Amino acid sequence: MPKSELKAKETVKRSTRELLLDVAEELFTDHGFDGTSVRDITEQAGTRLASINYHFGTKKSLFIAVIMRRAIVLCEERLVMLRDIDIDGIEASDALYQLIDAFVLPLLKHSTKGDPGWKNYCRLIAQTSTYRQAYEDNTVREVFDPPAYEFIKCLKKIMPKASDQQVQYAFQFMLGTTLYVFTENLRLDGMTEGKYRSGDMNNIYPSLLKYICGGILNLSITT
Amino acid sequence: MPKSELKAKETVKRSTRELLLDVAEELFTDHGFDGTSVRDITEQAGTRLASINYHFGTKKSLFIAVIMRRAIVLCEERLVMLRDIDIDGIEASDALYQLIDAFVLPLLKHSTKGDPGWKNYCRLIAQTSTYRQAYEDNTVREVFDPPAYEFIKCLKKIMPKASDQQVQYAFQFMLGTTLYVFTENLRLDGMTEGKYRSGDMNNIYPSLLKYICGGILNLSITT
DNA sequence: GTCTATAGCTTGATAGAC
DNA sequence: GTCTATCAAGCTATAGAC
Repeated sequence: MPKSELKAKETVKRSTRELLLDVAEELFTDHGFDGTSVRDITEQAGTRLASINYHFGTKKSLFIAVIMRRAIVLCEERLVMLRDIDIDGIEASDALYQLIDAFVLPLLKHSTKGDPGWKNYCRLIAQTSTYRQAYEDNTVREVFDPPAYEFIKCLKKIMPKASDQQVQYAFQFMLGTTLYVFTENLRLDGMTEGKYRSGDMNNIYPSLLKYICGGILNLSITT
Repeated sequence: MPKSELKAKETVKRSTRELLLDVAEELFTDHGFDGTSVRDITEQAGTRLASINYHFGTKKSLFIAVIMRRAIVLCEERLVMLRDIDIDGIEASDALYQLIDAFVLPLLKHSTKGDPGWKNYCRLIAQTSTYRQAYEDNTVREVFDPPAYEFIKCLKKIMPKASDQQVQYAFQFMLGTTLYVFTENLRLDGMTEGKYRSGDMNNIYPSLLKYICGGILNLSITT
């Protein structure tokens, strides 16, 4: 077999490890961790039952691997955008808007780029965030918390008069609104009989940003 | 055995059915539907394995029963508060504030009144909302949707200039922010090392309302 | 790195006595 | 309405050949 053919085959065929991650990502998203068996995963992936234990050890480790794979990418993109904000050079409300954009836009970009893997991933971390179990894992915290601290630090600079508590709450509210939207839970679809869709991210996005922005601004006003 | 003694015993001992609902509510909240076995439930309830199938038929039916039991109460309380708003007699921003209060306060009241059952229930419906499966059940939709339509109708009266889409989005954002907060997912606790707590609802509540109010107001402003 | 085979256990649900 | 006993199927994980 000539070299070129070998290379072509490599490009086409994903490694078993990556394949398992993709399939697990999809099934965990649609049926949850406990609602997905390793058999479901290996059958859909066309591999044997033992492949998961060989590549990941346990089912739990596979789940963590799924979460971690794209987390590093996502967090890095958020930080790059956050650092690009010229806090001192612009108005506070503009800076706030850009901060929220730095937090949410990376999610939007991946969710709408056509890669079903990323779409599933966004829904997965959004769902997972509502369960206490997931956040109890230290590996996951070590990836998601440091960027979060950067956002909070930046929020404090933008709203110097706001109390520590208000800033902490503001971050959690931003997080909550964002993650709920990215679950794409079909509630909007059901209630409007398909007139509007929870999966229509590009259309929802501008409204989402205005909502979060207005919410945080109102939070820092003492009345 | 005299009548009075019988009555006393009835008051103390919950029916097996109610007991199973309470235990299931707690375990479904902490471990999810698929993470909870009927054995887990019956063992903690001190009943036999067959009791669940006798009283509810299937595990799935038990889950629906758990969701429905308090849903009717919650929805009715929301509607009572909503109807009490004097839309035409007050300013739009005040009316909006009262509308949000009508949506969230019933949750807060039950969540903080000391009944662990209600506390679990609030967390459960918040978690469940991020899964597509749950909303697919018609029984659940028939309870939660009609009150939601009432809120949307009222939102439109308060914000007559806002488009239908903006109002629909506004409702979803309110829903998302609220439900995320009521998951009490411990993220705030972890990030602030216990300085602030996601379970401290009474303290979070005023900020939550200001945030949602500011968000929706900003949404209806065209810039 | 992939395969078969299987251990050891848990699952939801039911049949039938009381 | 509650009990025991049990079924049939599913589960995660591993051992060992190739």
